[in-house]
Amino acid sequence: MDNQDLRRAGLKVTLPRVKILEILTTAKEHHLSAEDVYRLLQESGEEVSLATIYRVLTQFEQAGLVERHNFEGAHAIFELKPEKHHDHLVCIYCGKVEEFVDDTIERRQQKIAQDAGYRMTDHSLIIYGMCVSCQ
Amino acid sequence: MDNQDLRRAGLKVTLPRVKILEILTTAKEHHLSAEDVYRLLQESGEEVSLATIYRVLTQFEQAGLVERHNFEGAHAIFELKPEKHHDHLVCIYCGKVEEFVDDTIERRQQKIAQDAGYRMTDHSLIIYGMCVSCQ
DNA sequence: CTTAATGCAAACCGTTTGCATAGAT
DNA sequence: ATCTATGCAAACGGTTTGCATTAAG
Repeated sequence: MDNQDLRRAGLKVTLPRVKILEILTTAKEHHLSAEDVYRLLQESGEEVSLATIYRVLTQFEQAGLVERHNFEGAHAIFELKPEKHHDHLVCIYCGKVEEFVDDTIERRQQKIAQDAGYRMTDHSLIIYGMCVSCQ
Repeated sequence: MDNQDLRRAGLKVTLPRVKILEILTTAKEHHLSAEDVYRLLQESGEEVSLATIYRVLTQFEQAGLVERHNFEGAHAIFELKPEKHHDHLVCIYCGKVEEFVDDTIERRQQKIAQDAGYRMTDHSLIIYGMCVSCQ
């Protein structure tokens, strides 16, 4: 995920965009809120305004580079778009996010949408619970 | 779902609470935003402030009478807590919400949480798509 | 009579936007 | 030189809250 991806997406290669992409690529936790990105950038010595972070993340989303999730709570969570789709396990105590894939569920979903006459465009499956370390 | 349920939940039986419960019980569409409830109440000749609607819906949620959903978009959607759990199909064009149940998926979810060492407290599965009439 | 519930208006918080300036090509 | 991206601060929309008033038990 580099500057080429930006150009390919029709986006000028600007410092904020490069830095944000860098954070998304390299941060330990790769499920981040806009604020998280803002804070991480600051910590790495870059000053990018929140407004720009929101704008850039939205552009990245539209360009298909990033996914936006609406987990519980107020703020959105962003992650680099993974090559293979996955769903999420979210710890309601510490907020940790884990990923999983389940083909059976994927297939059932397709079938459910189909049976209901829907053309499925997307889906969101989130399992909430208490993670090992929080129990 | 009546005044007894309110008492049982430890809530005083007030006019706003009774009316809101009534809307939730009788409205054709039973997936409603706070604004929807507000509007429906007005149409039925009752004047209840939005602040109260939010407070009451939150109390109902805590009392286990109501479920709150975070579908796409800004505002929350509320529905009377169904006796049997179900998930949702949401039309991204008209906003229509349909319900479904799939035991296979339910079982897989349990297993996934278990395998990850999570104690599952809840889950949310939303299929987004275009409904029959919007296609 | 006591305590909790309501309405109002202001606060809140995450997110978006208008506008003047800075930066990429 | 042109045109887009950025920062700032103000606006926004859904939701929450403090406080004085009203209603339930």
